Amino acid sequence: MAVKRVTSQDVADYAGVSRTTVSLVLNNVDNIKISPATRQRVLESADTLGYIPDAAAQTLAGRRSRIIGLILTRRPHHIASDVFLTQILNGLFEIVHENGMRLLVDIVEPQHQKEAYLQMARANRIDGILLSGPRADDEALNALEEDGFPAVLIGQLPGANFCSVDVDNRAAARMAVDHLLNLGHTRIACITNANLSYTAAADRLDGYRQALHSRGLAFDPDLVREGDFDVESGYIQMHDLLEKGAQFTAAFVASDALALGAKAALRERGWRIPEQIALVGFDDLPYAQYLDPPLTTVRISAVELARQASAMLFRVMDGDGPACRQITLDTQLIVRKSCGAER
Amino acid sequence: MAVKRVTSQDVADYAGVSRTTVSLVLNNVDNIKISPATRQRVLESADTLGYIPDAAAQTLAGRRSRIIGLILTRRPHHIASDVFLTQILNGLFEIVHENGMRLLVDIVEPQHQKEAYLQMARANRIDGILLSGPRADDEALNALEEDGFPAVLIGQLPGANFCSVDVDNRAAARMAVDHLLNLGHTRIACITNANLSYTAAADRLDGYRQALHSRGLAFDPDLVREGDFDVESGYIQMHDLLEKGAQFTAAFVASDALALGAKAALRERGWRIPEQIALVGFDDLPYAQYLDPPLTTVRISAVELARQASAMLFRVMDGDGPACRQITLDTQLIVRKSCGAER
DNA sequence: GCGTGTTACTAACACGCGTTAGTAGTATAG
DNA sequence: CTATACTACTAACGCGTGTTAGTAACACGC
Repeated sequence: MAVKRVTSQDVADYAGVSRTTVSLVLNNVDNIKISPATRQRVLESADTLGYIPDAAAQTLAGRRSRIIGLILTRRPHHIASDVFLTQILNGLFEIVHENGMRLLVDIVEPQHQKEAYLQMARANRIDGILLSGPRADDEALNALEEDGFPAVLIGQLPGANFCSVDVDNRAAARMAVDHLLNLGHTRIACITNANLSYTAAADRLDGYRQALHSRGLAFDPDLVREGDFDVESGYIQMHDLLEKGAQFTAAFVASDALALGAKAALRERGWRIPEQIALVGFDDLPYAQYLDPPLTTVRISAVELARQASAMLFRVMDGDGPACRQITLDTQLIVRKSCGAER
Repeated sequence: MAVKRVTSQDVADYAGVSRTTVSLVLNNVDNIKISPATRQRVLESADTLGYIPDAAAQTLAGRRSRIIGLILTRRPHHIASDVFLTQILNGLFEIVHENGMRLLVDIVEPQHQKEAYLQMARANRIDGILLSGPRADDEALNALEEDGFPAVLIGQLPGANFCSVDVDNRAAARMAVDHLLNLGHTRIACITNANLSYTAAADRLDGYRQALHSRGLAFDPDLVREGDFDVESGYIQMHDLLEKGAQFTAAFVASDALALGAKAALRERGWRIPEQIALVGFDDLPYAQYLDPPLTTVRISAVELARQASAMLFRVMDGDGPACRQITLDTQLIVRKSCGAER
């Protein structure tokens, strides 16, 4: 059943050297001289014996696990249709693999975050942490900071001086709503992408508000709904807007996923897009351009976001570079048919 | 900076007992008696000192990492819009957390699979492995089996006697195509969900073929295209079908994601769904019902698939239950408007 | 008073590796 | 010919935990 484990001692015996030498050779420790002949012999021995170092032992002795943790702060069912997440994973794997690392993914309910990832950090299970969807009401983050544990936020948390990679959600939302305003719309509904304790959601809503304000338009709470990550919530909230008789000629839905649901609700009631209702989304998910009509949206390169975040994390872990920085990636309004600007 | 680590020795000293006692108390080892007073004292000491066991040391000493690996056999960019994956993750987290485990996610390119997850297994980095998207040309699986390493496939691999959880892709595809045949269609295009070395893709295509055959219809290669996981490939392949002048009145696209892309290609050419072309997808992704028109599709509960797979893996790891079993989950044809059956 | 149990613990080993300090042996300099 | 330096290694410690074998103290029956 369980095959006898091959240890570095076995390799050493087989090659007729000490275990130390085996370790030095296999880890390519420079500044220490090993004769080419010995080196060769060790490598061959390791190969023929099929030696694979024990991860736990390496971690214990070397004080690093070569694993980084990606922590998602959501309710589990919220990720079930989260294409943004898959894009993040895509970008992450690239950089993580380049650095010979592995990825531990975990999700923590907004309630009991403390134990969850703080434990992983303090147990040395991971060398660094990427936190997606930081929330203002998160307490464990402070503990992480006090520990001086390498962490990078995907998203932002004003106040805390964490390393973070993000887009300017506020400005991006303003840009999207400005576009609708420029097209002559004055009554614009808004469905947020999530609960407002998520900073991204709050910022996007604020961008919406600012855009209205800059044109002297009043913020009307009756035109605003709070979404909840998934397609269904987009459908539900748009349905509710229509049900309550809200009057609007355009809608800004702060996530493409929800925009897809909202679109379905509109169509169900017979509204034509963009002729009767103009629609703008957020994220530019891979399927946005294939919707009917193609969705006007704010492009965020989630893949790039992930690349930058992980690259930054590795810099923090190596201890070089400025200890903490905030990176803000560009966004871009992608005009397609759903807003009515393009014919 | 790096806080001084609190070890179990510290707890022992603080409580005035031996390190062994601390270990026995904290791990709730029964069949060994510890006086309530001592137990209490140890627990309090651990609490006040903020003791958190070192994961690597526990793994090394206890010979298990409490981590299971989810391995995806794809090219990284293929997961960028993979909603099926997020559903799997959703289901997985439930069961994995219930069992006090963690999840290491990794993706391996179809080429060099051997090193990738075989290493993780042999390095004892993970206690068990879930393999999504097994391929017929995978060699490392045999090695895993020889090692007797706990593994469960999400999907199937005929020949190998691995534990697996899957749907009957062949029958499900037959059901979908049968539905189109029953509606009177005789020329039905097919776009597979992926390269045919993925068993799921091959099986679904075979189901399509069987359905045609059972009605005495010939299999026409000109009506078939190979997809590649993402929305875009659905668009491209449907575009190609139309470009080449293929004649058909219905299409079976073996993945909702690709169906979304295919739908866009059809609309671009002015084809109306379902009036001129009937469309059936596969997977029943969360957004399928919100498309325009709502997509007729084969429902697979990815969440349930993941639950069953992980539950089975834990059973294998515990060594109880029948060593190896194949579980086949039910599928269901969800009839919506895109096939033209519903008005 | 002796053997047998039971209770409540502990000493000591094992897990497999990284790494530092040190040591023979040989080459080079003065 | 001795002192210094360099090469090519190795012995031994430490990482922090789980676990087995053992021990002192005490109770009990006869």
